[in-house]
Amino acid sequence: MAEEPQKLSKAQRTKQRIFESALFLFRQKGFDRVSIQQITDHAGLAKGSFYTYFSTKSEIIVEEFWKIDAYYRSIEGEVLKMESAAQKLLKFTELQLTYVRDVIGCDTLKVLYANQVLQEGSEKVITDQTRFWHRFICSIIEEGQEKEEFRQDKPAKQYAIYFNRAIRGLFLDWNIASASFDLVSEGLAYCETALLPSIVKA
Amino acid sequence: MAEEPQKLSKAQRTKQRIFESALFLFRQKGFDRVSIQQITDHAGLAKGSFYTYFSTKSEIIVEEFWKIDAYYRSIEGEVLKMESAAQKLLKFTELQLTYVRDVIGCDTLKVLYANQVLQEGSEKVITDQTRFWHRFICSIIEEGQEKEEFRQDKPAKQYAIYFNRAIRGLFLDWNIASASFDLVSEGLAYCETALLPSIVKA
DNA sequence: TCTTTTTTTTGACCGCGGTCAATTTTATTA
DNA sequence: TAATAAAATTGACCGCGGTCAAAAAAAAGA
Repeated sequence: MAEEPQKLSKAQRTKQRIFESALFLFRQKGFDRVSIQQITDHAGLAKGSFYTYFSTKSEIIVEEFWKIDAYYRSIEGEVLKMESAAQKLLKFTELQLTYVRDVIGCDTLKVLYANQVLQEGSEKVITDQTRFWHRFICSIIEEGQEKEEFRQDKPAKQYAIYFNRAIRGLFLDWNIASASFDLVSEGLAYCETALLPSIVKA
Repeated sequence: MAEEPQKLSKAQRTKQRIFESALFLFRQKGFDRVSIQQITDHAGLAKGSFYTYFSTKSEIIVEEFWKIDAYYRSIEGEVLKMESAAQKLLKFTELQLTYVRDVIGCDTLKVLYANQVLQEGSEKVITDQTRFWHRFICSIIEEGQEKEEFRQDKPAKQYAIYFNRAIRGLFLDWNIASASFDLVSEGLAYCETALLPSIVKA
């Protein structure tokens, strides 16, 4: 019982060391300019040990993305303050886009997207429907349907999938353009003009 | 004058040989399982020669994507047969999705998308607004606006960008899901439910 | 406690992508 | 045609990602 967390902790701390060394070096030199050898050197391990904990360099980025739900949880209150469901969706999107632009950044997002497309085994962190932010959007749409503010042609879950998919299109374009347009202002216009009118009742 | 095409042709034919060897081997073994050494071996050249014509393996896939406009030109007539502008957009989308699903395939599309995201220098073949298919969609939307079938809140060009962006979101999801849903039927439902209502006049 | 089993760590090894100075081939000019 | 300039081709070379059998460390069982 008591040794379970202890048993793991030795290995877990090694993993943590690799993880932190990697993030430190990524920030310092950029993802592409950091080799796995450099990560393990910095962590005081042999290169082979990296592969006990991660199957590829980009998995470290993926790992970090699982933690983002914490941010979305922290903004839940601010989003729910808004009047209409449409405004809630817009507010959520604004905060999401701002966070990605200012905290995550384009280079990291590129690595994530490339990983999700290419790595067959990798967990699908950006399309996973069990994540908080997906369920949150789903509940906003549900509420909008109940209030008869939103269309009811399809279940809320379906609209949520479509909405997130279209937002991924935006992130993709931002990646491809190497952040040469402003994610937040462009994204809000896109959302208002091309996404919301399909959900909001005519 | 007469030697211009001749001067290029020697080198051009070498490039062509590399290009065809690559595509042949990709089809035979899959993109990932083909090395540049194997490509140049098959073409009867040294490895270094590959880099005279392509800067990376995935550029061969990009190169092929510039040719797809020919397909879109070939379906122009069939699309324009449709009554309304909305139906034209749907028809175009149906044909596009079918082509990507049946001719291009998911593995190749993955390579293209990863390339477009990661390779800074690479030409942006999937977001280029001068390409025929983009101009085609733009003209359909213009027509819809003129007929007062579509909203006129934004210029047709803007709607075209948004529409294509949302479709890229679909392709991205298809990549991430490794083609585990049907691109055509899922894509048409997405288009009808989540994209068209934002363009069509209320 | 000592022995056995399991987990973690290691670093030599392999083939690959990509570079580049040197060489060969092709084009140009006089 | 011969001399010169430019372009294409070569393959040795480097560091990297990734593998794996062997060694070391930790855990479990007696």
